[in-house]
Amino acid sequence: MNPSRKAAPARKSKSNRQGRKPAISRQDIVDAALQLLGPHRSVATLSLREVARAAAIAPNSFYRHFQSIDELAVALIEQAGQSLRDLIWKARSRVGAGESVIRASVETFLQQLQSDKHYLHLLLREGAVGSAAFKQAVERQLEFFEKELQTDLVRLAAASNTPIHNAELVSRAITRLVFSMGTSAMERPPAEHPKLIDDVTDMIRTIMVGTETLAMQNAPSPR
Amino acid sequence: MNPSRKAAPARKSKSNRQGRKPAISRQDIVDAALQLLGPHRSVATLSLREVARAAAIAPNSFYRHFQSIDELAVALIEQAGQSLRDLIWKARSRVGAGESVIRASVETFLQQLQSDKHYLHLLLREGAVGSAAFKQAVERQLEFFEKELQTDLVRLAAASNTPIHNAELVSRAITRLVFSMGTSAMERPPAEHPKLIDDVTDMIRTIMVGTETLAMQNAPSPR
DNA sequence: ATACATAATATACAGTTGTATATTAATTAT
DNA sequence: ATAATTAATATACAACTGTATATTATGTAT
Repeated sequence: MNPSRKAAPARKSKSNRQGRKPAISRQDIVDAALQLLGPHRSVATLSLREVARAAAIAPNSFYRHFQSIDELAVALIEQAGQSLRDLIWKARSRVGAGESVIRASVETFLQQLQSDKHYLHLLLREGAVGSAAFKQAVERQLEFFEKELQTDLVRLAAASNTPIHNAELVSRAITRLVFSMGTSAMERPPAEHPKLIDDVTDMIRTIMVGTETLAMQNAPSPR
Repeated sequence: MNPSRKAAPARKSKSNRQGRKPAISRQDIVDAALQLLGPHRSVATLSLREVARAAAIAPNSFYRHFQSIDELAVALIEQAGQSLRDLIWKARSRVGAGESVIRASVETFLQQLQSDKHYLHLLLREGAVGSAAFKQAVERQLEFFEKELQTDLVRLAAASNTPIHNAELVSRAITRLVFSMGTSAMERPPAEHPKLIDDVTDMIRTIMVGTETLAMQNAPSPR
């Protein structure tokens, strides 16, 4: 399963173009909004006029690209989720033999807090405020993470011959945990991040040991 | 350790009162704000004027009781946290012999989603948006939950003679998990809540088994 | 060259917000 | 009764918001 960077479908792909050439793209607006956001600014506080200002367009021009601020917010979340999953995928695929996949993933994930792109802040913070559409978008991204983690867990379990009890729940628990701890980390000085990575890794290991133990109890055939 | 309902310190307790009698109390404003909130309305979207309107006072009168909207938000969070912890404490203390403390706690917690008081929504949703003071207030409430859970876990472990590996991390993990899953539950129809309670209970059990196994590995004296 | 279609802007408006200032009302101390 | 002190309101203002309408610019097809 590769990172699947499918380009977002163009808004209106009239092949027979006619009329004025767009001076600005949907993506340009997304980028402008992204610059406004950050550790101390949440999507919910973005105003249409402000984004338009940042993108150097007239307020009304915004409507040519998005129906509403909400549609922009969804686009932001989707881009953030996509980018982060790509990133983790790359990190995992280059993890060496002796190293821990868990630790590598957690590390690359939380390292993004320092990044100047604010994808992680975006995804962590906005969990549950905003319109229904927006909240669903966030939830959708979370589920993507969960699914990818699940296939990874199953693969790992098969490789190392350690069973797993209820892989779906386990991957969901881990994902939620990482996101929740990441949210806390956001508000703390970077000096505390290493300790936090240790903690999260330890939590995940506890879950892994638990699921393994439970699986062995339920199907104790030593084969 | 009892529920510790300490009354919030009065704003200005001039013993030598003089002047006009307050027509409205801090708490009245908190109550008015609470009515505005709910499953689909977050603290971040409250405006001073709106709250004043709901409390039937002039906008400026608000300042007599709170320095800013932010101070009100913090008060809201604190009241929500306090109430919920009281509630869980009561639920736990009346759990019978054969029943599961874990399950009872999770159940009473998530049942609050149906309550007409919106404490749980408040606490679940607002995790990471808002001012620094506000976010710290939320984090503080989370830590209260963690601490109470930790003492509970330690007590339970001693009683049932099952060891615990790193009780602090375990209680933190469980707390975060419950809150995160609760946030998701908020957006889903009540019909799915039982299944959700099962899931969360299962997750927690996995963690408990994990911590137990780890503890036994580290100190395998069979005494 | 002309018509047409599209993108972007200009102007405008009504609504809301936070807050500064001034005024009135109610209560207590003297 | 009068002064003092506090609570609450009234009025006002500048900033900002989303959006409706009209106009201008810029490209393509004929």
